[in-house]
Amino acid sequence: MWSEADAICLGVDRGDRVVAAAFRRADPTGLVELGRRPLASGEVAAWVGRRESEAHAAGRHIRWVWSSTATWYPRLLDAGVRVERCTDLRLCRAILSSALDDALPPLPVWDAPHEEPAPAALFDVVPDGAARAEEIDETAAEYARQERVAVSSGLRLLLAAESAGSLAAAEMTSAGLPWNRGGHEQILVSELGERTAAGRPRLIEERAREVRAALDDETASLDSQPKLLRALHRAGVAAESTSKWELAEHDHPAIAPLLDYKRMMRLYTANGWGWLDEWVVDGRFRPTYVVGGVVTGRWASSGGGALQIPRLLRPAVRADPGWAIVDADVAQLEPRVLAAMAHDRAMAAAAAGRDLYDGVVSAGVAATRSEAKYAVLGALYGSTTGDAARLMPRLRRAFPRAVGLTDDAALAGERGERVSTMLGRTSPAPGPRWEAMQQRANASAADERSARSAARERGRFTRNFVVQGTAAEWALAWMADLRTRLAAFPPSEVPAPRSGPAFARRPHLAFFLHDEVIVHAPADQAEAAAEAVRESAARAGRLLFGEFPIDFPLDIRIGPSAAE
DNA sequence: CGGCGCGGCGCG
DNA sequence: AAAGCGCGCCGCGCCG
Repeated sequence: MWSEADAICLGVDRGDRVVAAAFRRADPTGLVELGRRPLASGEVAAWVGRRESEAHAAGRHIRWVWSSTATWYPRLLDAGVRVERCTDLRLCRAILSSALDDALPPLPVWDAPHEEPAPAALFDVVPDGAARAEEIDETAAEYARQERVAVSSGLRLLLAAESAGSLAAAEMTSAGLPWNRGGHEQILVSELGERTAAGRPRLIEERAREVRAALDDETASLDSQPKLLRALHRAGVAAESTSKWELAEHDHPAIAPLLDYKRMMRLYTANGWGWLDEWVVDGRFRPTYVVGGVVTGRWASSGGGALQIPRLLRPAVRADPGWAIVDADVAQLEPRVLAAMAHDRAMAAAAAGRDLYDGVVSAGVAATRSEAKYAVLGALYGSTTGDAARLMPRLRRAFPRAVGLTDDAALAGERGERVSTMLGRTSPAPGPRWEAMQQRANASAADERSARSAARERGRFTRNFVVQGTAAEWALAWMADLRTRLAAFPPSEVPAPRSGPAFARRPHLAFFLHDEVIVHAPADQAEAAAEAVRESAARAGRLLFGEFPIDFPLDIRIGPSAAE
């Protein structure tokens, strides 16, 4: 039975025992259940690992179907078991309910996000009702419902990519990003000074004293926005806010040390010694990724600020002895995605080669690279003022299809319509408050202005949604292909001492940030891993855009650390 | 005391 | 100069 299964559902029975159900996908009849088997406590991970290796040896793949990867997979990884494919029913349901609005009945069990790892007990000792994974019957039924409604090839690809992403996310948390505490501390000390016994680091205290002296106000509060603003006003600085952009425009001796103070405080509070103590354990930073956490399909993160690590700290990302960091990011991902999805050959030609913005300059749209960049970003974000807006007519003449696509998405959003990405992830419908505001538009001039402003705001969102969301799909496809390629590498002689057992001997994904991946690789396999990164990027481009001539050039750095 | 909104700023 | 999209986290200050 198990050797014929294409998919195996995992759920629990009434006694919180794990149950596996085997399925086969037969074309005319759909999904056929082949049978079930309860798994004894403590045997789950080993049993899954055995099915996975048998399938692998037979040249087949099993799709593991479960309520949520975040619930089930960490325990398997803890036990050293990696799986190749899965279906994350919660993530897939979120996509399907939005895309096919009445196709799936609302079911609270499946609609609520649930991101807690399963209790360890589920995988060893059966507790008294402590485990809360989903019932096997409910899991199997939901799987069948989703299989029935997900018929378009784009959506099926998206569901597979989203689920593969959920595996990659759990694997990256398990493997961890190699993080050198000493290197991080060195950066902190050189930027902030040594930690003092009583309170903040030396240079922060020093800078605070300079600011207060320049303001001639020994008690000025620098950390409270309203108090600081009043102190600035008393000193003759007529700033309306304390943001660094505005402060930089004022001329006063307190400004320079104040900006430096703010910069240092940011580093100290967000990524200082406290962050190190909390988030770097045993030489690894293990962030929690929230797959599909952004409506566009981008990932979010929770805890540790994984997606906001300052560039300044990149040198602290350091490979284990005998290993290397392969750090790859895509140059101008979003405009390339736009050119391809709009089938804009002129823009694709400008994108050919390394730098898209240089290409836009060559196309005669802008005089300088930075001007070109702001013009293109203006099309993606919906600039209405400044240089970007001024350049828009020329950009539209040069790249009518690309700019037309973003304009159409904006107009659809302004009308209250929904838009969708290349593979079919749909933007949320406007809320009742937005609709009501549009209804009120002719009540008064003020109502009309606010309706118009809300409509424009939504237009900017939908404009960006189609591009940001499709770029997220490209990145998922890139990562999904890459994790499979890396898993096929031969095991290395040199283990990475602190990576989870499933990854300690092969190059593996260690970090992901929208358009960047970091691979931790045995040093002698680093070049081959970098080549895999390139091949996967090319493959992702073909998967989404077929033979349309668009390339996705990568900046790849190989070295002992992720320093620039 | 904890929860929440805000200003501010890090990342893409 | 910052703008126009998407996030998470910090400290502050207010509220219950």
